[in-house]
Amino acid sequence: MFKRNMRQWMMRITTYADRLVDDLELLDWTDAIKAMQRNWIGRSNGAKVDFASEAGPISVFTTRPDTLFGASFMVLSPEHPFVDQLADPARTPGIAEEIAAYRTQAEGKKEFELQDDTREKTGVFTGAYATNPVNGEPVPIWIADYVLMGYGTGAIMAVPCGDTRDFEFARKFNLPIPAIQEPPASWFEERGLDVTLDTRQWPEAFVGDAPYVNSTNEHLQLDGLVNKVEGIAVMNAWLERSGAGETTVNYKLRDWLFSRQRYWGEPFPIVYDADGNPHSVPDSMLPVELPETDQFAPRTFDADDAMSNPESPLDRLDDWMNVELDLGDGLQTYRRDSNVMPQWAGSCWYQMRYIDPLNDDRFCAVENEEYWMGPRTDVRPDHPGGIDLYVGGVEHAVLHLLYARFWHKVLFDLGHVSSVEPYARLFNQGYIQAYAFKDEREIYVEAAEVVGNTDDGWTHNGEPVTREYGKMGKSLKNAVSPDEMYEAYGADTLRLYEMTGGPLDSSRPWETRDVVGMYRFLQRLWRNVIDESTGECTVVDTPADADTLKLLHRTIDFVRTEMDELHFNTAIAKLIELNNAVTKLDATPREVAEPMVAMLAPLVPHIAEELWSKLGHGSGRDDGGTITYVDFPVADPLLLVDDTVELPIQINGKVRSRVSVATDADKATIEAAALADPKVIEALAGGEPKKLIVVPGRMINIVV
RNA sequence: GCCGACGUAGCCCAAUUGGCAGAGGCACAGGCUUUAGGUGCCUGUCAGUGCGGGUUCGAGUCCCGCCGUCGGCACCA
Repeated sequence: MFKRNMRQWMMRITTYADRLVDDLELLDWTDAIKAMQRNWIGRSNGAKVDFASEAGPISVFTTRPDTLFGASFMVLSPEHPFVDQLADPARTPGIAEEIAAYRTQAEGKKEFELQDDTREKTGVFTGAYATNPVNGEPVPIWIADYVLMGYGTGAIMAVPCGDTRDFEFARKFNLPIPAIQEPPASWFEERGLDVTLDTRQWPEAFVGDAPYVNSTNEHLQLDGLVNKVEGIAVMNAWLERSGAGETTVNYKLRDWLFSRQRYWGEPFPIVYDADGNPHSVPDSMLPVELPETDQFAPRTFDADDAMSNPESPLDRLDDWMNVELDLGDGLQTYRRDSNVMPQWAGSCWYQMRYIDPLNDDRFCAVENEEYWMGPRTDVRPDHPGGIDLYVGGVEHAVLHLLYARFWHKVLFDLGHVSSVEPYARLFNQGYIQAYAFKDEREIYVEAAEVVGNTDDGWTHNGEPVTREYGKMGKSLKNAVSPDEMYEAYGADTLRLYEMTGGPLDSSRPWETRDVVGMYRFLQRLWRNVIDESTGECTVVDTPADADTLKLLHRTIDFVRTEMDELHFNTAIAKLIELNNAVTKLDATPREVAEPMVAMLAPLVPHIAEELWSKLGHGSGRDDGGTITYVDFPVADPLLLVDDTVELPIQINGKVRSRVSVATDADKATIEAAALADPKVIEALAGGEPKKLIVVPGRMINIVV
């Protein structure tokens, strides 16, 4: 395997970094996902500082310009473009070879090794020095793989007294560690030291706020300041004044590599002329479609042939690759771009195609986008627009969801959409997980074949196994096929089981034995409406009794609210409660059965549709009988209130008695009722309560 | 290391957002139905807010400190 530089398409998502961070405020997304996106974009405020060197000024990015006086060496990433110029073999014999060797071993490191921050620091001194702009001191320039070319400028000013990594590096290579802050006495105490500015005694770097020392020259003074906010402000002002640097914002987010060297994907609408200059193909030739082929594999090369050029599957299809066009300079032969776009190219905007799927001219008509996705300023003034609700897995937190937001903003800037964001509300459903089991060789065994329990342990074919927990899948051998559940219980039971186990956004273990509970519920529901032996509908047209009617309307009220909030688990629990109550009746009144079935329709559409039909509403679309378009029931507010309410009476915060009062009773009435309670009289023993708290409709608390 | 979520009964989970700890399901026990079986029906039991402080008349809920689990990022200057 070898690395190779390639010419590829990039999307300049970094120019949208600020808007992608700031507009998160407009979104009805969870804080967790917003935090992940902020973290991924990684905006940090700091300063760019130039250190003069023989290869030219070396720019560094730092969030702590206030520590510039402590910058006693510099570290460049091994791939930094200045390295070869700085490493002068005339000054340091053999340096070029040493650096080449270091680069090779750094490149060879696996990614997980590079990310392991406990790994011992390594590096090479280039032999060159730069100048610290704040004090004119020469500082040695090193290269080390703990500085990443992909972040900031690929070079850092090392402040070993105040940065853990720089401290470790200085210790390893015996570099001086000048102190520029005096840590508080407590810092030394915790480390069993006397207060000292002799950093040779420090066990680690001091990171934080402390009074500055050795941080003054004729132009600026940090000594005397005690916090970094002030220190940074003073230093930044000097950097701008002196021209040695400037304040800047840095991002972790990189530009988006948009080319793939494979067959499947949208081809780029780009052709190259004989001189290799790119041209976009004329609109009349859009869209550029993939050519037919039966050769999808990339070309393979001799493993040692480091000079070979990669070839994408499209490259060799010359009939397609070469195209005769008149782009204004007469008919000429052009060669197509042989890259294709990544899968995100489609997932960034597929949702807009749904709102105008037959449109041949545009991805969707302007008015369709405005109707379905335009900003809902009636909901809130800063509503960004976008689709109302997007349900998906949290695994898309930073790639799909960030790319789609970027893409949408580009379309907005180009005037193609009226919404600034694609997904106004995002909901991440949890995963159904399952236990997985490993044998003594640490190999996963089929979870379905494991027997045992938590107390006695678990075995597989008689061998002891250990239990883990994770996403269902082939690798953990713990998947439960939905087909089996469907075969055994039907789709409605499976749906209900998945929705009722807990909140939609929480992950939880699959428990096959629990599924039967929902199956029983649906059977009870069926029997409440249908005679099992005859198949006839058994509901009666006599009115429901008062209690049942109240329960029905409370259920309607509750389920409506909970469905809106996507709290399917609690909605289902309430519907089971209602059904259980109906089961106890001699016959099911139609005025209860119909709204109950209507409420269940979104949750268990198949059995609900069947019951609706059996209730006499025709048999489906043709005679208008489908339940799909039946309005969700609405609760009668008059049936939601009771005449009387039983309130708990607490004495010193513990429930000691109860009292029934009229629902609309005022405080004084409730107070009088509570004080007349025998238990209260006994507790007061003739005295006055120290305090009496009455919360109408809730409770009474008496402090004695 | 940083960021985020979470911790309630044997298990999965509720709790009107500071107000009676228990809605629902599973499991368990007893009974019923059935030729039989349970993927049928009825009745019922037990016990719990991770730990330590604080605020409050009142804390599962708010605050502080620990412990633990899960997820994301990570030598990010």
